[in-house]
Amino acid sequence: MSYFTKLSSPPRVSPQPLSRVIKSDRTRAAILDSAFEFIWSHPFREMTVKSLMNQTGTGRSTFYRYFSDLHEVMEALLEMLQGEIFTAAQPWLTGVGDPVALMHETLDGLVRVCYQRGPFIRAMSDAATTDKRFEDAWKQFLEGFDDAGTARIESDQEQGLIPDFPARPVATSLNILDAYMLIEAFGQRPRKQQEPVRKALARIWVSTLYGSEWAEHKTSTLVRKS
Amino acid sequence: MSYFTKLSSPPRVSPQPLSRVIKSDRTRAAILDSAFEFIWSHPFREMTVKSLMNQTGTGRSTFYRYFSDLHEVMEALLEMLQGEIFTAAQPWLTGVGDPVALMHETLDGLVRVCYQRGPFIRAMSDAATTDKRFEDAWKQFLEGFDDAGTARIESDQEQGLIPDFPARPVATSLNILDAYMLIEAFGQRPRKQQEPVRKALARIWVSTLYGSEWAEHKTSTLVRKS
DNA sequence: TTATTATAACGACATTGTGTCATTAAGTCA
DNA sequence: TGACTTAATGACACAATGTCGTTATAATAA
Repeated sequence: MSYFTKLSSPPRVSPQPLSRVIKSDRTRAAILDSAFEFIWSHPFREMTVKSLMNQTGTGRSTFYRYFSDLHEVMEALLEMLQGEIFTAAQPWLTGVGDPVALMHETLDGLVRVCYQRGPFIRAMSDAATTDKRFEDAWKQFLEGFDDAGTARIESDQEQGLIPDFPARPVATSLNILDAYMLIEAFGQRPRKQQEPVRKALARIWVSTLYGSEWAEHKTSTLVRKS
Repeated sequence: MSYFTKLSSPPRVSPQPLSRVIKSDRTRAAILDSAFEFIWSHPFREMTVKSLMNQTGTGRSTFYRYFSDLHEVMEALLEMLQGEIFTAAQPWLTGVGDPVALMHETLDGLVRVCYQRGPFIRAMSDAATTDKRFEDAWKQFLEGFDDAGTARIESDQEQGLIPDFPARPVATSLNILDAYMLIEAFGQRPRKQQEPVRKALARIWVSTLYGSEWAEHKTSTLVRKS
């Protein structure tokens, strides 16, 4: 409803046209709001320009003044989501201390965010199959996690916390596991329960990286220096 | 080219209309061939009824005598794929003997089939996002593996080979891992190398189910009775 | 407040794809 | 070959996209 409308006029640092361009910002925000709302209760495949503009009061063709197509709207929404998810994943990706505990912290965060934004993330993943440009954007989003995960694994390998194996394919696999399991579980109402999902993911990540002896625990005696 | 044309006239056991319905079978097969070929070199999103019928010689509207829409074609193709993949997965799902060895056998088979059919499987997964009916068919296909995997895990748990945890969410997770990792790696040319993918998947499956101490080996001393 | 001007919104149009239907053509079998 | 069943066709209605020239409405300066 108001998610984007609230932020409709970003702080303008520019010199002259101080509040000259305000109306357009509000319309743009209205379109994003409309898409946000639409996605909450419909699959992405049912989204049309008409369906979005019906909710904004303005005519359909006005849409094209702000976005070149529906996927460009999704791209704008993805940017919003990106920060939220990446933040949730931080503990294990960059944190210091017991890596098993960090792992649980990260998965807790991811499950929480994805539960809350489920249908939204689902829509992103769906939209990625129908447009080359957005497919690339989505892929790049996922690759960000591959890079960060690979770095963390390699760093832990240097410290002897994780056995020596090629880090990237495992990091990629585990990220794909997260992404699509979370989309599957929370992407459509009724959403599944959080607890079994969290536990399954934790078991797989911990067993694979730190050893199955820690799979039942939320902490370990492994410690990360530096 | 000839994948379906060859099989165009299935052995008819029926009494009277022996070769009465032949022409229609050939056209249907031509459409399936056309779709099969199309998918090999184009993303699913570019497939149109026109693009398929151009390759068959017959006019566009004839398509609707055989299929109600593009997704129904995909459904027919999915059935073909289904057997191939399920067969490849059999060793671990139903086999007897060292489960780690069986696991490797199954993953080898899956990687081989998915490498060969990559763009094809990718198209299935893409098509599942754009049509409710086909989405259900695809989901049911995946659920088949969830059921079989869950059964195998529970059975191994009873024998003490796998620790006691809720089997289904882990089975689901690991299947999602396979499906989307294989699609990601082999779904578009140039396809990635098979070896790193195979190894990453094996590491994750084995560590999670049978313990990370077996992750480096192709066999174990665990044995399955019965 | 009003005039000026930038720009947002509109509606009609061309285009592409879908799915239907009455009609025509072709194939199958006696 | 002729009868007649069934496949193929092309025109049509519909839905959605994206463009463009025109109109209406903001914001600003007098």
